[in-house]
Amino acid sequence: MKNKAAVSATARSAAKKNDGGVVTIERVAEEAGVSPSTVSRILNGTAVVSAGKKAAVDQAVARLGFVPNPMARGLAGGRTLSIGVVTQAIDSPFYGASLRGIEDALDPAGYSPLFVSGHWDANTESRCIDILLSRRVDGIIVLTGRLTDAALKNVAKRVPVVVTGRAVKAAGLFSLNFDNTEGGRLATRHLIDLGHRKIAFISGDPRHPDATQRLSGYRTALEQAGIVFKPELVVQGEYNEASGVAAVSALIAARQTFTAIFAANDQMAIGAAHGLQRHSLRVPEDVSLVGFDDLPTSLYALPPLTTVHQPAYEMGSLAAEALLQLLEGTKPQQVVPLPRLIVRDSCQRTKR
Amino acid sequence: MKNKAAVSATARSAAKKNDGGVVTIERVAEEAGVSPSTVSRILNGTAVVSAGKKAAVDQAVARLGFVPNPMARGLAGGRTLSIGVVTQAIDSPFYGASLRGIEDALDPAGYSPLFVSGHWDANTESRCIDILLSRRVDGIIVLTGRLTDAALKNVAKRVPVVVTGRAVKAAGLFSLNFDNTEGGRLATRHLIDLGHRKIAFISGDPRHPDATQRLSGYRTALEQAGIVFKPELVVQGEYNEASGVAAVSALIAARQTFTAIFAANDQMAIGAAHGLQRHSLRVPEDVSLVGFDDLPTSLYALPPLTTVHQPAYEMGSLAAEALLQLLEGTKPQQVVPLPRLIVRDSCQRTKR
DNA sequence: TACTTTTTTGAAAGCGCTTTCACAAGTGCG
DNA sequence: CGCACTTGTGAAAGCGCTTTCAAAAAAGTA
Repeated sequence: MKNKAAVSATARSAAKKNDGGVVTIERVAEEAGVSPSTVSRILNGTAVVSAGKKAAVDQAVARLGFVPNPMARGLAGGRTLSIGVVTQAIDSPFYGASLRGIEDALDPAGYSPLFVSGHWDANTESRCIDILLSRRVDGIIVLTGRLTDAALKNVAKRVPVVVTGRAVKAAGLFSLNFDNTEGGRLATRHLIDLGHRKIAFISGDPRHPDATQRLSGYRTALEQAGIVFKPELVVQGEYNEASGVAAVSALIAARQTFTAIFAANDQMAIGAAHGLQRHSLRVPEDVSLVGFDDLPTSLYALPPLTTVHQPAYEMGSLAAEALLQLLEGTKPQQVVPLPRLIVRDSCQRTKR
Repeated sequence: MKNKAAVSATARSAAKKNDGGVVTIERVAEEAGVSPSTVSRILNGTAVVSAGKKAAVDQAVARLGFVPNPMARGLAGGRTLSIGVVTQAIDSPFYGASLRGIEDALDPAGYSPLFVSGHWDANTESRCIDILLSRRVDGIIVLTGRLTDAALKNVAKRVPVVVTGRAVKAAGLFSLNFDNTEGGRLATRHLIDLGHRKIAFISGDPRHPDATQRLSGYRTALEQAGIVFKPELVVQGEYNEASGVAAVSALIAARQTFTAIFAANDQMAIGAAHGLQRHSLRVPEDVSLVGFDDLPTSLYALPPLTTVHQPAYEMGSLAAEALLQLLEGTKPQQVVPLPRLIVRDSCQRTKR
């Protein structure tokens, strides 16, 4: 049991020797005393087959260790049992969890994910989709992405598509949208509740809907508390640590005063913490800090980061489930969990 | 240019309408006035073809926007232009970079990676390999992994394999080994040079060669400095943050005294920093800390973490290149860069 | 110029599977 | 008991490509 792969690989090559070749559906048919068509029908459950033959075939399959060739299957049947996944960066700490969710949800259904990275670029992204299409994936999951809704709808005409971070709907297109606005509001509200009035916001790229939504959540919370929105307190970042550092520097260089920072994602929040320290400002004593995403590592930041939890893993698995349903013709009904604020140690009540 | 995917998808479905079906090699042949065999030969460079026909075919391909069907290709030619990649966790911060390296190196060669996660389990891992094999990947890259060398050699009999974190060599099997021992020595040596004598070590799972190698590097450095190795100062972790926290607690609960900690990876180091803080010990004032891996985020840890740089991205791209060479029959010669110590702010000279 | 050797090209046979089509067997009805 | 129907099953035709194999064209040789 130590090395199943080795065992099966060996078994297979042994088979190769003994019965002169890879086990094909024909060999199985022969072994079971039926026609290849029947074997195919049993394998796919495409038609009713007598119980006797089914048993014989099942046995033959087991005995020969038959594994259908996905290529041949794809060629003949038009299905590949593979799902294309467009992510922005395969090594992103945030999307990583989603990928795992997708993987886990697809696996039991016999589908394999094919990951490609769009690198935050609409052109690259559409090239990725073309690659996926040329590989004849049965469906596509797009994690956020830069493509226009119209472009996605077009893709959805060819294969079912599930996209996260949007609210488009069309035939063969399902979207899973996290309430970023509410998340942004929650985070800002928390800061306000702690007495903060001068709250800086490190935003993400405005081309990203989620970034603008988080910003709008921030503004909403401010408004609800009767605090005037000051554009000078908003600095644009790029969703990475370095831009968080830069944002803090920019804020300080511009001589803005603030007692708290809300960063549109955890990576920028971590960067901000770093930047604050460079300027000898302590978190949370001097500046309170809230992030967004709840990356696994944010729990271990110093201090542990207060943040808005985004269910990355679930987003992935929900997307995969939805796609599976799209594939089998059912209408997906998945809904994304609501944002939750995770309170840790990076915020403090303002002193008076 | 905004959405190439949409454009091409549209183009393709238009093509479908106009010339009654997907563009196949036969359509191209017809258009160019040659036989399908010739088109295939030109596409693959399998044989010499007269310049005139080549030009005609190239034009036809461009005009029709022909994209070969990988399924059919795979079925007929036995190649799938896809490479299986066995990783432990698709969302691991460390392996993520390697995956990107693989992706980047494979892409220009026209190969696509197929990622599967072994979840640090030999059985899962071999199941993954079976899946990859059943999908007829042209080669496999195994990132570290728990399989035995023998198992890998067996797999290598079926398809070329490149594995990282080992030093096995066999026909069709190439390995890329990072010098973990030297890395461990470097880290420990740094601490010793700063005057530390009581250096705790948070190790990884001993079933992992790299974990044991880092430990042995630690011991080597100690020995070279004439410091006796104390097993009580070694605590086993699991390469994640939580185990780093636990390790520190264990150390303190056991009333061990130490002025520095070397953690076998950055994640545990970050955990350790967290654990130390819980016990009101400051890094680096009270305890110096060194990690291993140089995760992108370690630069933004507080304090920025001194660590051993491991070229994750390069490991990935080197592995991919090596596999490509294996595929075309050349003998790979790739060597992994030597470990480098990245000095940041988590260590301090012992006070006297 | 006639003949052999080499190069270019096309026809055709698969790769392993799905799926239509048609036939045989089983079912119900008058 | 003969008819129209359903079933269960096999034969055969692809899916779109690669790759022999052999024929045709080009080149070289005497």
